[in-house]
Amino acid sequence: MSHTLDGPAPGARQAQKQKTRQALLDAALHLLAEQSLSSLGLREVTRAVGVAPTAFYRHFRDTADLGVALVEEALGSLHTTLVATLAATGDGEERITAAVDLIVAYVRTYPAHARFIAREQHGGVKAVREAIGGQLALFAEEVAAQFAKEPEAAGWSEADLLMLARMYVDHMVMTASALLGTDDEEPVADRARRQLRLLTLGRRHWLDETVDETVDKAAGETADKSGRYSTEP
Amino acid sequence: MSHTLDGPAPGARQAQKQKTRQALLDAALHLLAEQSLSSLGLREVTRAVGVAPTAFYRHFRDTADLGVALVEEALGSLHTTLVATLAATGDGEERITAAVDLIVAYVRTYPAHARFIAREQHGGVKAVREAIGGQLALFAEEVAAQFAKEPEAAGWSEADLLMLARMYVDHMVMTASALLGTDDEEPVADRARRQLRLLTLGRRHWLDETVDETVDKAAGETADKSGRYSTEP
DNA sequence: AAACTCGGAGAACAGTTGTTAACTGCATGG
DNA sequence: CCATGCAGTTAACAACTGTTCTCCGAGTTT
Repeated sequence: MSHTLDGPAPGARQAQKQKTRQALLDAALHLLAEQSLSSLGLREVTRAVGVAPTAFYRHFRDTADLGVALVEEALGSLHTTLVATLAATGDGEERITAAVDLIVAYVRTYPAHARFIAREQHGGVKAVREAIGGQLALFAEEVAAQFAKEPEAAGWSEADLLMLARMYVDHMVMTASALLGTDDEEPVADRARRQLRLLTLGRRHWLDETVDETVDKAAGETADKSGRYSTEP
Repeated sequence: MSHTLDGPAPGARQAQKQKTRQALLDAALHLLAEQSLSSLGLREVTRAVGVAPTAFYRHFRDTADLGVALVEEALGSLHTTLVATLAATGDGEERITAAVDLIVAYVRTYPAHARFIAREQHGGVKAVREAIGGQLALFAEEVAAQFAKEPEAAGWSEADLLMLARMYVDHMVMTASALLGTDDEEPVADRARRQLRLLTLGRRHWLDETVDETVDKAAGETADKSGRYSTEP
């Protein structure tokens, strides 16, 4: 902050530009609460901000371009948070509550961002769909990489770890979407935790056949061709 | 066409009406391949069919109303098919392949319907969102009811069965969406089957603590407060 | 201090949108 | 056989859209 302001700090112009750019993003996000990106008009956004329609072009080519920028804004900062949460917890109940708490906090803090991601993940704008898909794939890789470091991952193929990680990531998105659709978030969070427990149980018994311990009692009458669950050729 | 139709069957005009109605639904579905429902214009649909814009009002109030009709068309006939598939298979590998095959066949036969459901499940039109949510909740109830009949469901609470069923239903939608995004469906189907195997494993060990058999070896060093997984108060 | 950059404003364009109104023709039920 | 119902048409409306071109004025550079 210094002497308040003795010079027109180099970049005062650029600061104003990013200020209106951010205003455009905010306004768009707000408007997207009740419609999809493919119906979001350029003029609609500029009108909400209070600038001329043509000013839009100084920042984005079209609304699809703005959508891609929103994807980065919504998910970009989440990578470190998610990895840190996983790294700080082991495979157990502690991790389950931490993961669900993370999603609940995110949805509460940035509901518009969460809604945007859930909505446009399968939305009508290809570029945005691919941007979100890329981010989620990245999340899955990071989660899988974290899983690989843990002792429970012994014997797991890389593909199976990635498959498991994708289930966790997809489950997070579904939980976020479910949270947005209700005002009483407790039952939704509870269900999410139980679902994660189911996934954890599945993970723990994924390699059971190789341990040659019990298991055969679980097969019971439905004993069928459930061989090994590996993926490698 | 030939004799076989000597009388103007009572309802000849009504037949024509439902014919154009179906044409509107088909045209809309085709247009929705590359946009969301909230951006689908009334005139756009009538133009594709070749009727006057005002003819639209004879069948639907607005495009949102048309969307609700599309939900019924897309999912209505699937209930019996799904329940029959589950009833014909036991809890095992056989059911997993049958379920995945069902989704693959559906996506291959009605790709536009599948895309519509995946897209508008979280889309910008509230009425359609709720219609899809209702249908999926119904699916989950039906799946849970089928599960309840099976011996593997012994000891399960109703809420836990519903939770499990929801995971299966959500997984089906996710798989359908993944299939639509690729031209090589084999790896996607394979991943879906492995994910279902994980869920099946989780299901089989959900009540393990009460069986007091092994388990403690799985807990190992990360032995934490993973008590019982019940839901009832 | 002059020259330049560039975010934004303004006006105008050709198209499009949803919705209303009055109309036509035909299958229908009396 | 005639009158009614109703799917679909035609015409017109005010409002809105994305995009182009021209211009302004303040920040930046030389």
